Amino acid sequence: MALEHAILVSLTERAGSGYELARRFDRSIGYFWPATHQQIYRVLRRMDEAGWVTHTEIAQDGRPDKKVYRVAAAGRAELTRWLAEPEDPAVLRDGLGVKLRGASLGSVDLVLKEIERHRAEHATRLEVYRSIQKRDFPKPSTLHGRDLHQYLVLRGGIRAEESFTAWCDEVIEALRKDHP
Amino acid sequence: MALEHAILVSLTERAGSGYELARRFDRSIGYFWPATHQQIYRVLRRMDEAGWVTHTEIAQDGRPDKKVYRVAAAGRAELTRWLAEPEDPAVLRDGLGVKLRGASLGSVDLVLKEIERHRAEHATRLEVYRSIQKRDFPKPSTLHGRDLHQYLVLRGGIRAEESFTAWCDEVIEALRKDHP
DNA sequence: AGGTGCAGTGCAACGAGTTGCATAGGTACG
DNA sequence: CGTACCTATGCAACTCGTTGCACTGCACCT
Repeated sequence: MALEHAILVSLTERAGSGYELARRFDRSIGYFWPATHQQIYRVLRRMDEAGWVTHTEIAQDGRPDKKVYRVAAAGRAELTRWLAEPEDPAVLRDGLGVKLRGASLGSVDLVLKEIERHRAEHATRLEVYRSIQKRDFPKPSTLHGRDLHQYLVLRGGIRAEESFTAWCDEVIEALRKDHP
Repeated sequence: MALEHAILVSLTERAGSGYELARRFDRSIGYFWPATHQQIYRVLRRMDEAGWVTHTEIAQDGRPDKKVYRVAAAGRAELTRWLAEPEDPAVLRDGLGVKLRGASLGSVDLVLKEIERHRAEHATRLEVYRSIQKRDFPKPSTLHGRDLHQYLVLRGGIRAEESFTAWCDEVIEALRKDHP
């Protein structure tokens, strides 16, 4: 169980509706913990029933009503409990590796194209992260506490994308040499 | 759908039983596509029913009977079909990032210890990969075809672990400075 | 004599994530 | 005027992955 905790972290920073949370996941926390609105709604209801969060219905005009969720005492307690608990290391699960491993059973050329495509997508993501870094953390050495933590998480995303694109380059070069 | 394909790749390299496949996944292909024996048995049965693989029951003495699976024509066709198909980019989903982001809501010290623990685990995995590289691919520049592909996949694992441990070091240093 | 580990297959239940769809009013575009 | 997109919530069905357990029999250690 961890989507619960990702939502609790996000809601602690700022209260919000399920829809708003889904947007936030799309833009920031979801780079490291993706979630769809379906999952979020379901988990919010579960946490509401468990008393981890409370909600207030807000009528809006011109727009559908919304339920704004706030973290309750039990939710804060659960969050600190979870933060102190050991976490299983994340597993890497990448179909591209399987494809590369099986490349000689199909068309090496097509697999090469596929890797180029992935490289481009990850390079784009990398650019997004870098522009966030420039905009939100122009002077990293001055950061403290929560801001520092957020910056470090972003650094993780940047490093992961850098490393992935560098790997793609290595693969592309090696495949081109081997397969003229 | 991709466990199917990971199994097909592995079975194409060499026929084997569900148990043997589970061992292989533990040792090599599973570094990039983890699977338990339960998943493997289930998928093998499904693929058998679909005609993608065939099995032969082998009686052994001193040991339980086993079913050795081989890729059938339909399985080979499916594999080449899948290899030519575009693959969704893998998503990164790491609870450690969420924890770091929420660190200030609990004990920063405990999160720091957690990151040190993860660093150690990933450093161990990195050592495993490096020793595989030394043992199986001592001269990378001479590799071609399937061997080259396998080597490049391993390189991906090495790069990912290097990058992750370097990130941990950056985080540990920054947290220590910020939180004496 | 009893416990642990390995080889081998499998069931049952659960939890998490995905996908398609439904509803509903507002705005913006051609 | 129709179409498409945004806000906002939600159901239903499905697949995928995890966990715990069951049964068999040999080998090894204490």
